[in-house]
Amino acid sequence: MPVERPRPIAHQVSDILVERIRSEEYAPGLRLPSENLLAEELGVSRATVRSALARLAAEGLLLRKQGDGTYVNQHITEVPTRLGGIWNFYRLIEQSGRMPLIETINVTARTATEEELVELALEEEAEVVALHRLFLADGVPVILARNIIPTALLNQPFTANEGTLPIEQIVQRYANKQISYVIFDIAAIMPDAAAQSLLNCSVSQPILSLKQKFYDKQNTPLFCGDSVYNDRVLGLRLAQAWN
Amino acid sequence: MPVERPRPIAHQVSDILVERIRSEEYAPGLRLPSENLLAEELGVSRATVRSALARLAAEGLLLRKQGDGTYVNQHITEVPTRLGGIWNFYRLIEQSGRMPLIETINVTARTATEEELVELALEEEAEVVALHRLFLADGVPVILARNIIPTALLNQPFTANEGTLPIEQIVQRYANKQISYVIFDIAAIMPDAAAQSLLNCSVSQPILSLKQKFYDKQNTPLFCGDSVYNDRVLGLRLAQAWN
DNA sequence: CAGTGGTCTAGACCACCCA
DNA sequence: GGGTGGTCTAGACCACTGC
Repeated sequence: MPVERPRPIAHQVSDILVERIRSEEYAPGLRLPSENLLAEELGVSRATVRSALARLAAEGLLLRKQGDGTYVNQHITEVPTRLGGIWNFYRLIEQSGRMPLIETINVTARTATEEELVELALEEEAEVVALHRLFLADGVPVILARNIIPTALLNQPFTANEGTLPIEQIVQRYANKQISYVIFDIAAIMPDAAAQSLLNCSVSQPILSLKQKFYDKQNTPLFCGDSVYNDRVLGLRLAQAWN
Repeated sequence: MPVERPRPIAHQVSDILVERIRSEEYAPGLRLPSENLLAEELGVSRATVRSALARLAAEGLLLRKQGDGTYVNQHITEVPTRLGGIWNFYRLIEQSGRMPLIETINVTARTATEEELVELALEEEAEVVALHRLFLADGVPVILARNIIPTALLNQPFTANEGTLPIEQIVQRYANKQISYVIFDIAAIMPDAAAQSLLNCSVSQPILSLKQKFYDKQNTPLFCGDSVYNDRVLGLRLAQAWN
């Protein structure tokens, strides 16, 4: 059982900077204090400050100009989605400035389909839990998330009440597993009947499909997702630095 | 005029590691030498090696386990798209292991539309160049890219012959500008007539739309793009590390 | 326990930008 | 020229893993 480690200093520095940007102490378009000043003020090394700044610059929140300084990106307020949030729907909605809410549609235990057996590297006749959830932003349905979790992974029964947790917390709590990385496919599809009614979209309106496969540190597939994303309600907008 | 700087050592180390992984000197699923060994072998500091490893781990190419070692991700071969390549279509196709080819459909000079004026922060009646290009992967059309570039940005006339360069090189050469970051929207749409015929897709088949806005270091919009991406031909598949 | 990756420091040199 | 960010080094301490 790993001990609870304190949040790394570099992350704390990121948090502080984000908070200062959010509160407009560092206003859009303006220049931040230099790396040396920040290091001195916060009592950390310049390398640590740089690590924090690099993260925020990669997300497009900051612009760094050699020989000049680090600036708050004034266009970033238009960008709801931080990179790395694409597959974490709760954070995705939260970062867009809206109130996320998760509704459990249903939780079904059944044997895995052929496709799921291959996908999740399971043995024949394996049991899975199908978790259907609806993500709402400010009360408006945005994403219909369908997750398939092998029953063998869970060390305690899973109840519908717990469906409102972010998926990584569910896996943490019920399977004691950490997500290491995700592979996901983005495609354009026509919504099926369930998606149409739950997301309140029309039959002729194309919509985004996000298929995800989550792995742990041991590089074994944990579970997968097949979600439908209504990009009309919450734009899938990303910022990305060149380098 | 900036001098030509040598590629940073950390990037060179990344390149070496990627090459060793590609050549299966570091085979899928196997463990890499430790950071200290790599640092010693390559004659660089551990911090530099770590910087290179971190990049590859963020892309999902490597898996790092504290107290254990760094492993080659065996599932990563399924992932054509490296993060950061979404908006660079040439690299995107290249990284998928296919042969990229750019065909210029047409190059048109005209006055900007109302929408473009706002989008690119231009003055009334401003001239723009509309650059329509088709990206092919192994000869198959994948992406129809439509870029709008303000004429004022270009310091020499633009000819259709040059249309086969990656967009950042066009901007570099004709406007002497560096792209700093990009904001892009991903949406599902039905292809218009041009996209249907050029991408050879059917009227009932939804398709991905990628709208991009490119900024320079001064945080001024350089140009924008409105592209159509046939995800049936080249899957938009990404890998992303958890942290 | 030894070795691994995770974190952090202090210091150095450089290219670049602006005044 | 003076300050900025970009890069790199050497060394330290830690938590974690596997033996």
